[in-house]
Amino acid sequence: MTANDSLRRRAPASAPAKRRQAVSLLKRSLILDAARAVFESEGLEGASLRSIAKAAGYTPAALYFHFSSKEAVYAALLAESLDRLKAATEAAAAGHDDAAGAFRAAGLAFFTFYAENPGDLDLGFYLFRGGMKPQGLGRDFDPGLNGALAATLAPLGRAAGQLGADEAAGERLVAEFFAYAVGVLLLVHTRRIRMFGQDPRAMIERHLDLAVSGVRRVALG
Amino acid sequence: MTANDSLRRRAPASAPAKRRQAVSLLKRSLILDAARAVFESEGLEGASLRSIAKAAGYTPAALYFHFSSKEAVYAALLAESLDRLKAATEAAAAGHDDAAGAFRAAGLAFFTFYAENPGDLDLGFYLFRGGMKPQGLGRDFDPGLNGALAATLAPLGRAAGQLGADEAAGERLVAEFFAYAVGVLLLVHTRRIRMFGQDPRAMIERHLDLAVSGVRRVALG
DNA sequence: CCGATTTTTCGAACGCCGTTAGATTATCTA
DNA sequence: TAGATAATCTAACGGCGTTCGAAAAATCGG
Repeated sequence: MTANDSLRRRAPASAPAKRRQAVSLLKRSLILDAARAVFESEGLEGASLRSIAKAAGYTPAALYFHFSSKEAVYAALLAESLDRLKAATEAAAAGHDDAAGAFRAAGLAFFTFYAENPGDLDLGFYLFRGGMKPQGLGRDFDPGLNGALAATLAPLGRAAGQLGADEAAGERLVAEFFAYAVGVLLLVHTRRIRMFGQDPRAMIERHLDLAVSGVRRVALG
Repeated sequence: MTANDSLRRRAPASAPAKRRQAVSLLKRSLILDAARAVFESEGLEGASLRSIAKAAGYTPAALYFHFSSKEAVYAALLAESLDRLKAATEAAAAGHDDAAGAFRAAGLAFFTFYAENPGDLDLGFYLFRGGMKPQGLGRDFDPGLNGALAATLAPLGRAAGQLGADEAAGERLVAEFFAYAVGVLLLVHTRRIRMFGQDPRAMIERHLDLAVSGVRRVALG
């Protein structure tokens, strides 16, 4: 049981108790900051729980008071990353009052977020694909993270609906975009994109344009 | 220096020397068989060089006579996997004399190969994305493996050309397909596809159909 | 067939890793 | 201030990939 588990289930929370909780959450977030710093300098693969602990000024074992595992540290970072991504896609869609523009903008924002923040992409791939061992997130993921991921794509689904797509078609459009974006990003991420001499952003934009015009063709007859 | 390195650079190769080389290659492939068996029973993530060695009847250190690293073992398996995949896409394309049919068949064969052989997909993702540490394949891949990967897609490029696409358009079509297939396969692989309620094979077929009709539209006017 | 040489394997260790158990210190409560 | 609880530490476990140097097995020249 980690610190915040126990804090969460403490009932009335007197004023000093609240203060204690705040301190604990602060320490938790300082550990996450240290982890981010280690990721930045060593890369996600080169990071270890021990290196994160050292960067945070802790002994390795101390991290287990705040997180139940190394994976939980990563999951917390991913959750925060997905929140930022959701904000980006929401903001992009909000900047357009035409559905087609909103769809394209949200999709492009999704791609751009990861193109410009390879660290977040690392994190996403790491947990998203089951890179981690036993009963980890990999094999059945965290429902909350799954939901957070879906939320980042919600603006696309909404825009598809406004474009005239029914629910099934909207889901299909979102799935197609997501799969394609993941593929392109993986190619970029692994430097394999140069095998094909393509501009990844142009690939994404083309996909979005085709998706929009495809919906229009169906919706308008 | 591994065994086959040294054998390769031995000059005239007398008859007994050839025999020695053959024996060495056999041992090498027995180790690879053991690795495959371990992957099958433990999964690629659960496998360790030590477990592979044990399965092959070796001490861990002995593997370093035949392979320069664990990664080299994986790379050898991936090379063989890519050869089989290439055979699959080539055969699929060869079964059609119309370019559209060949393009679709090769693409579908690519997808089907990995859908039906998740172990090969594991391997591909593992080395393809830089899952491995230091100066490994991950960060700059093996040129041979890169070429072998490209070769698996060659039938698609050829068919695109026969469809009337110029070279740039052909490369773009191949890149688009590959990115999309990778994305869909990753979704399947990580069981994330059910988030979207889509049939992955249908997604691929739809993409291939749209790609073909897109080329046709351009080529025919 | 034997001794020398080379190829192949092993035993032991190194320095990492994530994680756990139990003792220990800091912090708050009463 | 005494006791409880929260937070951290020390030490260890078993595992990992890898390396080193010695042993064993196979091969070769005489």
